Amino acid sequence: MGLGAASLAPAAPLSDPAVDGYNMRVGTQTFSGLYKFTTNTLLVETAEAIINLRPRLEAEMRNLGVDYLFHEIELPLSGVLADMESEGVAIDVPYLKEMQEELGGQMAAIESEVEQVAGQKFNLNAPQQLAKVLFEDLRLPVGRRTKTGYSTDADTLETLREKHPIVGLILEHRQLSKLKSTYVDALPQLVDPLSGRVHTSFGQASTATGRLASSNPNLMNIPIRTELGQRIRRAFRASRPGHVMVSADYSQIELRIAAHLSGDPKLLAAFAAGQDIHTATAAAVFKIPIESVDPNQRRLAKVANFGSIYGQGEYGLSQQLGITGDVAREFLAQYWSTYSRLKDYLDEVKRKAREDGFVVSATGRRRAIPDLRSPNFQLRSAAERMAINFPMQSLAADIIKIAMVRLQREIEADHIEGKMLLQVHDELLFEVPESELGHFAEKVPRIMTGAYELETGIEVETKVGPNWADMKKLAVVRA
DNA sequence: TACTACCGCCAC
DNA sequence: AAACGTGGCGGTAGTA
Repeated sequence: MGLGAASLAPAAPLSDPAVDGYNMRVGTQTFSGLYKFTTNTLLVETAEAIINLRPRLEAEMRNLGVDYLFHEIELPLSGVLADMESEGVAIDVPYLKEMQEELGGQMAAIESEVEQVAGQKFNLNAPQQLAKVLFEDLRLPVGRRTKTGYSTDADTLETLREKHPIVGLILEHRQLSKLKSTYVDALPQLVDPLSGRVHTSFGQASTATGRLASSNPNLMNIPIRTELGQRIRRAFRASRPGHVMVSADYSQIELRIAAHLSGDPKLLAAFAAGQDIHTATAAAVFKIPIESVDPNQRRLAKVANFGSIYGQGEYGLSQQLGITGDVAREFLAQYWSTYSRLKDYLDEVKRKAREDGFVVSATGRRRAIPDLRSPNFQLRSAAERMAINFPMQSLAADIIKIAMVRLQREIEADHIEGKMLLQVHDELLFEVPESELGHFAEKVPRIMTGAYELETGIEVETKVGPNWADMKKLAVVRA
């Protein structure tokens, strides 16, 4: 378990602010020292060095326009993260141990079945060995290739499912192997013997967008999608007597930000109507009434909505939806003619970024993106997608950071016992005494929705339950 | 034993 | 020719 100081990587040179890639790293390594100084009183030597440099750092921050970010968001957040790290979260170790046995047995059974079907023994976890069996010995049709050989990723295997019984077994084994090794086996080993809980480390300045990162263990990628995934998530529980888990998440925060920043009238209208945004998008794109939107049309619209935030193109859309390039092109043409202001906005972000060599968010957070002028198409395209995504992802990151700081202040001021445990990009997780449920049900959505003013409004959904998997809806609050 | 590259995949 | 943004991590394979 860390001492609570958010981890910080080496910083860019002070004299070179234009290529400062990590927004809070406007200074040299002393800047990260300044950071640590605020959360960890043990770093006395560093602190003395920092105090001397502080005036220069402050001036530099004002020049870059990151002083608000630093003083009002990151600095106070640092303490919040320290509290969350030291609080930790309880996991049900006996429950996971039982799963370990069960999954181990299932994997062994699949392994012997595969040996039968393949007529040989090999390591299922080795893509290289698997590729040899599938594409050389069994002569299955080769799909995508990787840098070093044949691809055996899930998408590729999915196309081969009907071709040979081994494929389904491999996919099943993959899922078991991934979840067992990464979570079921690993998490119990990371329980702190003193607290009986797992204590993640939050990286406060380790992402390019201002999002947090989580490591040792990463508690931001706990499974949720599949049945088995939910069983793993169920191990995260409210352990203290009379306590429950409360979660609160922003709905569609990045898409709301896209509407807000672009001012796109159709996207704003869809949010204003309070409709399901993907259904509303489908209705607008297909030019049909809301009531006529079928599930497949909604699915297309949903993928396109997410894709627009990432700069996804025709090819990506066609791959993800399993449609032809022509259909994808036609659909995207309709999509962008529907949300033409969003299109204009994203183009303008790209143009400005190319001109400046960096992007700046609404809170003043900056990201250097040097490859926007690269003659290499691949590098340049990737850089453009970073530029497009940055304003939305980073503002979302700051909105929840602001909420966390304000929440923690109010929780302290009111002498409330409940604790903030985790942040997962658009979600906060708390462990609270049942007696305080009312407090949290009121406070959390009020502060989260009030953290920033968006033209779309902000919506927060709260849930409560005995663990992180079995939660029932408390409320949906819009403001 | 420790490090790196690579593949693959979990989350938002 | 490549094609969807931000992360962390487990496993294999090669190497130091």
